[in-house]
Amino acid sequence: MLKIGELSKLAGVSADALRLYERRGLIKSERLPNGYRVYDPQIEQLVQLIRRGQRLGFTLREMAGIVSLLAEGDMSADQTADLMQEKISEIDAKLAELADLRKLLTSLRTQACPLRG
Amino acid sequence: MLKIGELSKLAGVSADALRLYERRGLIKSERLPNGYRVYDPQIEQLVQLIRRGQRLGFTLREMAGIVSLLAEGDMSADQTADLMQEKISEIDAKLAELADLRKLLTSLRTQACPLRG
DNA sequence: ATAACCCTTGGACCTAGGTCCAAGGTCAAG
DNA sequence: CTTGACCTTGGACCTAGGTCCAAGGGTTAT
Repeated sequence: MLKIGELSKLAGVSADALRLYERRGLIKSERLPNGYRVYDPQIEQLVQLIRRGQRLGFTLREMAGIVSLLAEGDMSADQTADLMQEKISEIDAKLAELADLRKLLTSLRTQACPLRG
Repeated sequence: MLKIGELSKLAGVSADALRLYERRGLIKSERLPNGYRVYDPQIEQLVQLIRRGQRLGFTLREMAGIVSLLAEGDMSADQTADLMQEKISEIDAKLAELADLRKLLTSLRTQACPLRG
């Protein structure tokens, strides 16, 4: 079990940010008798997932949704699988938009620009 | 030439947001003798581009960088082409991360979850 | 027991990206 | 010449996602 400073260093995220994620319901901690937060080492992966999502334009609220899906044990339950599929579809939409944006920039890289002005 | 309310409706962006984009240097306007802003109809495409970028996790500052590249006439100039390539690389990195995230969610959709807890 | 370093909470403050006035100018219609 | 729909600026305020104290307690070593 890691204390918050240890998790902070491992995950490359400030302790303040970790406490914020907890208040927003993205991660959980247990407490030592003295009140200190402690975390399962696995949680580092979860924190990395949250950061990745943020870099890709998902809000903490959205990532909380994804994370809660991951926290459900029975992925095969129809409802949960449906929600997961919904998140995957959102990602596919982003992938498509990003590909479009890339195409636009690529096509402009070596030619005259239609938005010049 | 469109007044701000017209552009706002066409582009689906509030007039307040358009004025903000102008202050941040993403778009430009000319002024009528009475002080009203007017825009070339082409600017709607630019505004759409900005919104698309934002949805994908680019900040206004980042989009200002991309937009200024688009505004350069000579895309084939080495420096400009280099900068454009840099933006394309950033997009490729996002595409890869997004694909990873999708894969993770897909693999979890119908199986036990390693982050359960 | 004192230093040094970790942890707690609460609250102030920050940037980004907006929204929402208020006070006032412009303009077309009746 | 007033009404209504538009436009201007400035400033207050909002959420998100943090950072940065301050005040205090815990732990360890000396």
